[in-house]
Amino acid sequence: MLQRPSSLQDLKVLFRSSHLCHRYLSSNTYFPCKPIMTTTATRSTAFESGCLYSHLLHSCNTLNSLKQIHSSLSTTGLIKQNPHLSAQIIIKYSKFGDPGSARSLFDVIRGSNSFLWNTMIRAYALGNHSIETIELYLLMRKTGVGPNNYTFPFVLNAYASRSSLFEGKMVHGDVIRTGFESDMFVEAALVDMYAKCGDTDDGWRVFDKMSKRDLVSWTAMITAYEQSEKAEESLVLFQKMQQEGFLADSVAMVSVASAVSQLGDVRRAQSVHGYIIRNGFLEDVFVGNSIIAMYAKCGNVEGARLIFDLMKERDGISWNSMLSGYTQNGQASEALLLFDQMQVLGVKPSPVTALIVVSSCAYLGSLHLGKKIHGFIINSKMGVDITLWNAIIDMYAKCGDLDSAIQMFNNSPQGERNVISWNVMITAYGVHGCGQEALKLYSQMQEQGIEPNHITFTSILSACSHNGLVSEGRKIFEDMRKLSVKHEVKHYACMVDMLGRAGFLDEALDLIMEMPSEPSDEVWGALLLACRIHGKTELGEFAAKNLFHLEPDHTGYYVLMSNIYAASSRWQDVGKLRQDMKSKGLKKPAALSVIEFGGVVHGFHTADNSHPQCREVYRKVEKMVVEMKMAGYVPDISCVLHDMEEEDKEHILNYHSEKLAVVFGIMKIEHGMPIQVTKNLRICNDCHSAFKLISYIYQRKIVVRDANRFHHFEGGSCSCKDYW
DNA sequence: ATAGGGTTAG
Repeated sequence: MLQRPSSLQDLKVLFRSSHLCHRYLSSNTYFPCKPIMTTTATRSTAFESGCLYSHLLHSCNTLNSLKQIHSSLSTTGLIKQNPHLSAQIIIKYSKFGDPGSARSLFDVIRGSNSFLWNTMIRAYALGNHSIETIELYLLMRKTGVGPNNYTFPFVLNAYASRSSLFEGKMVHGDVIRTGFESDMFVEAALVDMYAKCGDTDDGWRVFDKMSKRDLVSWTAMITAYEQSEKAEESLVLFQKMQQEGFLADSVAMVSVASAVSQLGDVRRAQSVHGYIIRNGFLEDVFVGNSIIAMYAKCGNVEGARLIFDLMKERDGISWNSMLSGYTQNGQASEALLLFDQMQVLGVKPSPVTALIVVSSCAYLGSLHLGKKIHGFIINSKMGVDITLWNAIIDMYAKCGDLDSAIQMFNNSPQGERNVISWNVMITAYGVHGCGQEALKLYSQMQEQGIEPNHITFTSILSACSHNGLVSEGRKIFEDMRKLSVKHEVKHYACMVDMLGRAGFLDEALDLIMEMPSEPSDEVWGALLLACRIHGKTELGEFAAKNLFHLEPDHTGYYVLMSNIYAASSRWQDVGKLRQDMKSKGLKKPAALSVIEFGGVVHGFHTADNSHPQCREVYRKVEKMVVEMKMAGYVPDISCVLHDMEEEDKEHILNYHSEKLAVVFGIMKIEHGMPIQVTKNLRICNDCHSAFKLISYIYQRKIVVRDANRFHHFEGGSCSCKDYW
């Protein structure tokens, strides 16, 4: 039996130990329920008892014990007397994820005291239950309980999170009517609400009127501009804030770093980095993460990696930011290396991580790695949502494994398949030469009630384009009007590409002239490509003129035009274009073909001497050419767009990067396995006919992913049906 | 007694 403490002081000392609290309560000797309320010493005992419960609540750490304390308190009647205790319970319930119990208690004790209402609203806000927060606020108003400066920030937050501008403005009205419009907390919440609802102008009006601002209100406005992609304004405001004598904190720096990311300005990135170092904010994980993203978006991945390596503490976002930084900068293989390191260190990848890594594999076109990562995803039992699922379909398609893509598409989780899934699959069929299947999918999705969106139309139109389905494409372009999907520039580009490839150059040109907006470089580029295919020098010059005006530094267009000149032996014009490029410092991208073997990526340039086994490969090429010639192969020297002797032309054809890679594959990869090559440019005509023959003579499946599409060579023909 | 501003992927 415990001694009854003789004074309040003793009681408090005793209560410091939660362990004793429990015993004290359960002994039930000195605080029997009823006597408390009836003794003459009621007030002081009630107070003592309140202290006891308060301490108990403080140290309570399970939902069950909380419920016990709650019911014990209910019988004492204390719960109605002491709003402080009730508030503690309400908040605890919410922290344990049981806002329902909090609400039941609240409904029993609520009166006209704003404090309890605020507490309940806070409890909802704690668990991000914005609907309930809003409902309670409306009830509060209906009941006639006055909201105050503590109420509004919660309510505004709730509307902000739902982007409900109209309702948010109503609350703004309530703020003015109740006279809290000059409260700094309320004002900051208003700025933030307007920002999150996309109305920076009204946010600015509130901010501008503030008589006193602190760091939080400045940050709210800086973030508002940053989030609505007004990075310049955001940075100007940051400057002003400093002039007013405020030193930024880590929260402010995150927004500033994001603003710089949007601008992609390396010099400003460095100055932000400097500011952060000087003020020691790098300790903050949030700051580190946003600096990684900032450097990555400014094209300085090395800088990003430096920060990543220096960080004392990393969370999932740090890894994801670094991984996606590599991917954004075309360094997908670095991303995959980092992903390996992540596993070595035992860091658990999230579904977002998986999404980034899967898209890296798609970018690289590495089926080997893609399969490995898919296996990893399955084994890790992480939640695979439809976004990740779609990314995996896309990865298989881009890695040349159309069958796996189809299988994934057909098995997509029940009821979750969305418009993106269909778009991905339609694109996949399109680039793999299955135009009819793409069309079938396009009508199937509509039968199933999925509305095609603007991306669906780029997918299906480019599928028509790749497969020469002109009349179908024209019809679909018309369909868009019926389905009230706007014709965007990219759709025109697809149409011009489709018509142009098929030889309807006049119709393509007419379409360009009819465009409601200015034709983009993609549109003219599609026309230029068509001119290259069909040898239309003059029209090509016209397209090129527009292109050189729109994109003076785009190497690809110079190369295309110079190829057109070369095809008609206008070597002088070729020379002139080369001169132009040289004076602009533009270089023709070197052809590169890669093939995976033994877990290593082998790359070949044209007439490459750098590969350790190049001599062997060259010997094999020459031997194969002899065999192919016996089977009727005639080298297509029109593919050599240099002014040289015919014999040299034939010679150089043998050393095209894709031939070297494919022959390397034939030498190394066991018979029966497909040979998969990825080339950074379009496959050349001669290589294309050579591969058809090789697939027949040597009975090998060859898959080439070029800059535009896939070519599956098998039994003497290609999936593109020679239309590409 | 209770409150306002933050990073990645798409």
